[in-house]
Amino acid sequence: MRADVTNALTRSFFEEWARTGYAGLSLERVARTAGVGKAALYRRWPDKVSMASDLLSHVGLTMTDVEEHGSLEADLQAVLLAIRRVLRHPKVRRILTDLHGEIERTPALEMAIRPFQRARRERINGLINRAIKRREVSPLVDREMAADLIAAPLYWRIAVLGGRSDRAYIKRLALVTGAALRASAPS
Amino acid sequence: MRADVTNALTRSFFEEWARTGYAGLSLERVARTAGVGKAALYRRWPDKVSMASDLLSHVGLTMTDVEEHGSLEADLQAVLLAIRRVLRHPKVRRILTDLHGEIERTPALEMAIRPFQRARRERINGLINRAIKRREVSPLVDREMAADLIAAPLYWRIAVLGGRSDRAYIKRLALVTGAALRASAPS
DNA sequence: ATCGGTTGGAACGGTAGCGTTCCGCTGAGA
DNA sequence: TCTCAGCGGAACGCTACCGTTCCAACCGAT
Repeated sequence: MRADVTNALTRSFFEEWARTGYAGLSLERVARTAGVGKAALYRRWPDKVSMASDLLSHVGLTMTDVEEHGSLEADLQAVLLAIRRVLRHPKVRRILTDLHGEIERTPALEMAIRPFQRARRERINGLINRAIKRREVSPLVDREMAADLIAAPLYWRIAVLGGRSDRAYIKRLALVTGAALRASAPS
Repeated sequence: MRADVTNALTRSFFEEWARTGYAGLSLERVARTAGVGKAALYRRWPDKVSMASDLLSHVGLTMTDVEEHGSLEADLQAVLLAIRRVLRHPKVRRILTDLHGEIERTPALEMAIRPFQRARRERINGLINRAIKRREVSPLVDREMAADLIAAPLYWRIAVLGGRSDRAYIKRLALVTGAALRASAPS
């Protein structure tokens, strides 16, 4: 199999996904916009969900920073900025919101994004652990709720509402979220 | 136009929406599952987006409570419980996540849900105003950020992650969110 | 009893995607 | 230089949906 053909198909797949949504995604069109014959695509993947799962599982897991910044709020700000960096790309944003809706209908996709969810959870877990060591939050803090508190507001704002989030907003959000975590009781 | 036919079409429209997603929604199937001829549907609405907009704009706006509960945290808990009450219905959950993804592609749908967004914002604004009167939060609090902080974590947990949220969780979330709002600096 | 609008149902031509098959060409490795 | 897997392109039969049109049946109001 020629690697350049595979790459072109991969690129077109995500581009079309962002453009039409998963449900409206047509493999015929993916092949066409990739400048590739349908046979070349079907030789690699049997159907849409297999292609999506395979491609998603090969997407970069490059957000494994350690990021010790000295305080809970500084760590939070770093995590929020990292989230914003990802959500800034319009294609990522569209695919992500579409994916969250589609997963209810196509459970196979949920498996494919497990690695991402795990990466995010570990990242936040590390942040919490450092905060506990610094005695900034209770050792009994509810980690699930903490994860929701940290990631959800920014995701909601950027991806769902399509709103802005400048650096000052991120900074204030980090401070406020820090206050929430410091007040967080055990589960 | 017979009202029972319109009702059957409406019911089928939302049922199919929850089942297949907006993109996969076929008016032909809506008419079929409603036990109605296609002509009866097309006599009422010219196309899918018109039908969706019209039906959405007629959906209940029945969540206009005043809900003074004596404290910021009690008010928060009431709002969170109201949100949970809505997100509990699987069909609502599916349609909502699907809608959030679809809006990027079909701006007309955004117009249709404006009333809901406004209702939610006013509800939260009232909550904030009461908290300011009680001197629980700063009068200069960033209301947009407050709205994100209140609604997003629960939406994220229930609708996106598909997680549980028992009454104890809601209560703790209300306490923690309260701490965040009390610490919230002006914009 | 009559009348006029609405109904379910069937059919229309057209578009689009699916997944498969076949063909003649190309280009990289033996 | 030869060979052959992979290539694009085109076509296949099939299914689904679109939006329109027609019809005979129906039914409520006059």
